[in-house]
Amino acid sequence: MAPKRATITSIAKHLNLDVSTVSRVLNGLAKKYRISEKTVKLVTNTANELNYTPNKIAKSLRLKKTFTIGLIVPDISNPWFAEIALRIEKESRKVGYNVFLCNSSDDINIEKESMNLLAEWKVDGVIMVPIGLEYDHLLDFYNNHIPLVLIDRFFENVEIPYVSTNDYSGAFDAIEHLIDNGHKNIACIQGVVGTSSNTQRVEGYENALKKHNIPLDENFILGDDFNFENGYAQTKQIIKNLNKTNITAIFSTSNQITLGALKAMKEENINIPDDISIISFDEHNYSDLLYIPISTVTHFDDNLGKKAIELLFNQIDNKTSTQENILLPTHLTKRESVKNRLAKVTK
Amino acid sequence: MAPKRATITSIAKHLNLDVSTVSRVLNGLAKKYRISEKTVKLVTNTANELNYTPNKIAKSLRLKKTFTIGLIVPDISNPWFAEIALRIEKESRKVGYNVFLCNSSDDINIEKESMNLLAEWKVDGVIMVPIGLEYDHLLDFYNNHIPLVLIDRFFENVEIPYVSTNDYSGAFDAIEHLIDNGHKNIACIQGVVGTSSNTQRVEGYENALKKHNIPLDENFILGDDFNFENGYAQTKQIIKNLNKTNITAIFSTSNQITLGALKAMKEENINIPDDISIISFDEHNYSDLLYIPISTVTHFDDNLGKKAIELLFNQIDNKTSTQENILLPTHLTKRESVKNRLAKVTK
DNA sequence: GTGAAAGCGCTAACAG
DNA sequence: CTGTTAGCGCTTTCAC
Repeated sequence: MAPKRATITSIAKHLNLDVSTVSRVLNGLAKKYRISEKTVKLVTNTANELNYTPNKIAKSLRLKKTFTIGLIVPDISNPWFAEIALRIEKESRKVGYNVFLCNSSDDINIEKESMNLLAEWKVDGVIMVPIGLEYDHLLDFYNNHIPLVLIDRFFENVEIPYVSTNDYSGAFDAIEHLIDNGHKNIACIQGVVGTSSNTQRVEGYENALKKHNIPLDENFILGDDFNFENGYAQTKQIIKNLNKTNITAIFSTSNQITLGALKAMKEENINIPDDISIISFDEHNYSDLLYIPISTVTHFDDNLGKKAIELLFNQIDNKTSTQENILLPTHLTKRESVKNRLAKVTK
Repeated sequence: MAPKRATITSIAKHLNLDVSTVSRVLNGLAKKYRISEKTVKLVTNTANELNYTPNKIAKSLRLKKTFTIGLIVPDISNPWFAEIALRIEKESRKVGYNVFLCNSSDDINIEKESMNLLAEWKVDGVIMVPIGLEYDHLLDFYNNHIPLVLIDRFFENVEIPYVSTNDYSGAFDAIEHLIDNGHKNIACIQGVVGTSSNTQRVEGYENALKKHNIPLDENFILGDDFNFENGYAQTKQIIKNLNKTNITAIFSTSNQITLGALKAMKEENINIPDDISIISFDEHNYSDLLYIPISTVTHFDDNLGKKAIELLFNQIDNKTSTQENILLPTHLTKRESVKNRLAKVTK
């Protein structure tokens, strides 16, 4: 906090006016209160001279409104969450809001602590990517009338508004694409079990198999984290058991898993897509620059941030409390990481 | 802001105590003021029952200290800045500070606006990656006693503390590696002209050439942005003029430039490293998974965030005002994107 | 057209 | 051991 900056009071004293007058002028209420041109000029000029900086802390206390929102993400260094943060910050700025950033590090205690902190800061609302395994604390907040919107991960059958992407159909499409290309033994490297993103993606995987009458082998669903290490480890495992399982394709539920998988396959001299095909959730600007251009499920939508802010302000402004959940569409981008096994046969 | 939550006053009334007593108990000053066990229990219990949430806004106003810091970055969706944000958030949390996130979008007006905002919020200090072309507004703040630390980009000969990496020697090493492998016609795709990162990297490039008596061709220094598009466009240009310039290697000053360059070379069927070698600033977990494993200058250091926070708190706590600037070391990671042209000759 | 005064929730100096 | 009081900087109702 900077030392002895000019305040509304110091300006008032300086000019032998009342603080209320100064306040009105500085808030652009001059004509509403019919304050004389002269005073207005005087006030604005000295405010500039004295390098006056309004004190939002004081204002917030008085107004019982802070014009801030809280943003909690599991890991801001994950490009996907950073992308979300960018959108939220920009949209907030547009409506004159500032954002408090909290990184939960995928630790439920930090998530809870962060929510408390944000409550203590009296933020007007919070947008968060929850860790996604527990929601009682979120419900507490929501029911305590702290406007809340979940983004990316959410909870089914829990009354907290969210905006996310249609993970289910994205996964379904990906698997169907694999099946269309003659794959039957498809492994699925999953992320954090219990999160909506994972559940939906795995369900998409399972139902696509079902639709095409391919029996589900539970052992083909591997792993428990969206990170690089999990992708690497599970892929090593898959390669090891290749002659037992006859797996011909991997469905990766995240970009980081894919990177880990690529590393493992490279080390083991597995050829993509000839030995193993791979299709991955998450698109990046390097997706087609990897050693094999990866077919992906793209699910970024410019509306993600906008919609989240929209839902949040609906709550803040006490508008339609009609719970509105939003699921944005996905898109399949086909590249070279999926082999057409049917073509081979026909030829 | 949530409606009518319990306050220190409401608790006091409820218990027929004075607010000061409640305040003391809730701030853990019970024994210092020798408050009876009974009252302590009473207070803490009812605080819990009433779901009391301390109001940091009020506290800040009273204390003239907010326990918040501001963080401004040009683009939070850039993995490098996100990495920085992560470090800053974590370190801040450790010392009980919260962070306001601002994204300047590489727009100097937004940067200025953000600094004003942060000043209005009376943050205790700000850490920022400045856009890097202007610094008068930063100096204003710094001289106005708002603790400030620059990170990544900085200004030489300007008295604002910074922590960054040794871009100069990183570039120098990279170019020397190229030269050692027999390259003489080396293009440099630069980033934003005028930023310290760029200036240092280009100087490293120039001086390495000089040291090895390779004449500098100004036309070999191309571009003006750290982004993908610049990398793509300049590389297209380089390829077009290849038979005039006989360029055999590209020094890319950023990861995004490299990605753009890779895309261009792929499109034009340029073989890396046989036709053109490339060495790049910035290391990522996909650097060796690209279609050609890229030799890079790694410059992330876990200390970056810690040091920045340290410098900031030195200012906040009015400790050693001795301007301390920190330049973290870089490291060269050799992979397969640089061809040894000497070996070819000898064989 | 401008001023007086109360109060947002909290802390801390002073008093007892 | 606990209470009284002033005040952080601001907005806003009411008064003149």
